Amino acid sequence: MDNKELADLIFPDVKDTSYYEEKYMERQLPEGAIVTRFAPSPTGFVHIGGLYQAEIAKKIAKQTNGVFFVRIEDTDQKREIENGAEEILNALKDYDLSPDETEYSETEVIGNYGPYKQSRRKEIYHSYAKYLIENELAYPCFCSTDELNQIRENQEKAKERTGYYGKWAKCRNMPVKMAIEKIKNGENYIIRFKSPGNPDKKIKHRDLIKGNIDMPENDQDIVIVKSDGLPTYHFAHAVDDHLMGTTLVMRGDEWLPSVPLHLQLFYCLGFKAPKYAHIAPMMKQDGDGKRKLSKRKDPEAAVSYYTEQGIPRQAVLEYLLNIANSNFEIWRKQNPEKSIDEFELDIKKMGVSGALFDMVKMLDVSKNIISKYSAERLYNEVYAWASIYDEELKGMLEDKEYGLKVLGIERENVKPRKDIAKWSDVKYIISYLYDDKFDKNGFFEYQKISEESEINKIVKIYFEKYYDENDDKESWFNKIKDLAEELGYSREVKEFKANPDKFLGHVGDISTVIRVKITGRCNTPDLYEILKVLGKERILKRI
RNA sequence: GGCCCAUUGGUCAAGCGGUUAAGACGCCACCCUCUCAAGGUGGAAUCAUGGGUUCGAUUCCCGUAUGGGUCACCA
Repeated sequence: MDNKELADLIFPDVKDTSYYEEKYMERQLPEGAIVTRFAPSPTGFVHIGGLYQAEIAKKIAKQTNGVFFVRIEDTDQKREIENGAEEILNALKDYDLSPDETEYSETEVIGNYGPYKQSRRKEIYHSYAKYLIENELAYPCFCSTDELNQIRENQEKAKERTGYYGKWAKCRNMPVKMAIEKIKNGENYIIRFKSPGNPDKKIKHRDLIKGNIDMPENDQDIVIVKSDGLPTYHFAHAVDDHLMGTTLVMRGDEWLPSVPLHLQLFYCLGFKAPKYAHIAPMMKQDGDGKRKLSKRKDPEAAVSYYTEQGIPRQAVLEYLLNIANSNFEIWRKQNPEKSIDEFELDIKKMGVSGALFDMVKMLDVSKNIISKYSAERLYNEVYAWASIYDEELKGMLEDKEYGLKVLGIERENVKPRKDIAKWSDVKYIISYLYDDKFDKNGFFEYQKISEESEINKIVKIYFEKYYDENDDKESWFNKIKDLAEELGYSREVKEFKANPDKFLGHVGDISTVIRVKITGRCNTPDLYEILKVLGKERILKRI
């Protein structure tokens, strides 16, 4: 009964674990349903890797008719940032990854397994910690930081494994009476797990992504309740994922080494352990080596970066999905119109080591997605983005009718234009279609034809004799050919190539002159469409 | 250092004992074309390394090298 006395002394007012076991009943879910979660810390930064994990976790839950919930892991008050949780939840919402269960505030809780914020579950952890103490599976530890450092130093000197375990664990076998006395004397302490493990034995872990792994049993008496009364990650993980009915824990693979500990915790607590899938992180090339995408060094590590750049959410999600299952792009090619929700993600096909993040590839994905947008949709997206990030562009787009024409060039047809990869590309791409942005005296590269007199002649004759704003595309182009012929250029490029000496140049050269004169650029989309968008009056002002 | 994990072209990767070693991005060439973005065709480019096992290894086993992760009252 000594342990009981100790437990009561430490946690006098907590409910029995049976209370929680009854309160949080096992979930009634269809056969094969998987319960997943995303469990971020509210540090005020939403990492692209977090979005990746959330996307996968939600997808797995959805495709098995399971549940996806978000739990805020705010047990480290030092790192917590105000509104951190809110930012994460907002980002998930933006990306259409809202959980089935979570809490937006103390009063706004969705789901029956809350609170979904660890700082509000303190008494639950205490209940289970008390249970462990009663059963001699946990104990108070009075070691100070200095003592702990001293232990480590001694271990290093003796070339032994570091940590609090076995013979090094000073408080592990302290007589209960002494512990009670110390507590009554007001000495500081934390609660440690009393590990029953033997590192000479191996445990077998079957990870859904990493496969079969053998690891030594854990024998570290890790702390489970910190001096502020809050649990450590390990303990909270076991208690929460048990009570919340998590079936599959998907998390970063930096957690892989603590699987033996976690399994042991589940076992000692009398819980059924979940399955695990440890996800490889997104990497970045750094000199000769690679490293995880870093919050500090890499702007593209932040989800906000994609919003700022104006990379469509769908593109980010598809690129990420492609990293998860590289057969996604084959599926996409076969099902160009389907929603990504219809793609069946296979956890087993996920890469076991981290992939280098490839921005070029993501922009390619994005380019293809944007090319399928209607002018209306494109307009709305770009306008919404510009409203926040680019005032000048917003101003340009205020005239929606015109904006739709501009953005509609070579769009909504069988072979739509693929020149926009992100909204921040748009301004440059369309600027010459706005009179106040069009730079008449800018540097023009007329390419082959460079004599001013020839240029002026071409432009003059074209607009005086040939240009008719009512022409359809075919007659429009025929007239350009007529002009070419009249001035001694070939009607077809091939003709010129066959007999370069017979001509001054070819139609392409002629249309380039007109193009540069009107747009200030030698590369643009279809000239005919551009002339249509500009209209006769404005065109004539430009020559 | 201990313990784990990984290693197929520049990048993401398919492969799961016998293949001309898929596909995508990027790159190059050509074609198409009024320029560009595209699109089409083709091309260069990969199994880290040494031993086994086997009739046969990219594939299985062991060693080596390299890379990554982890060893907190952070998650």
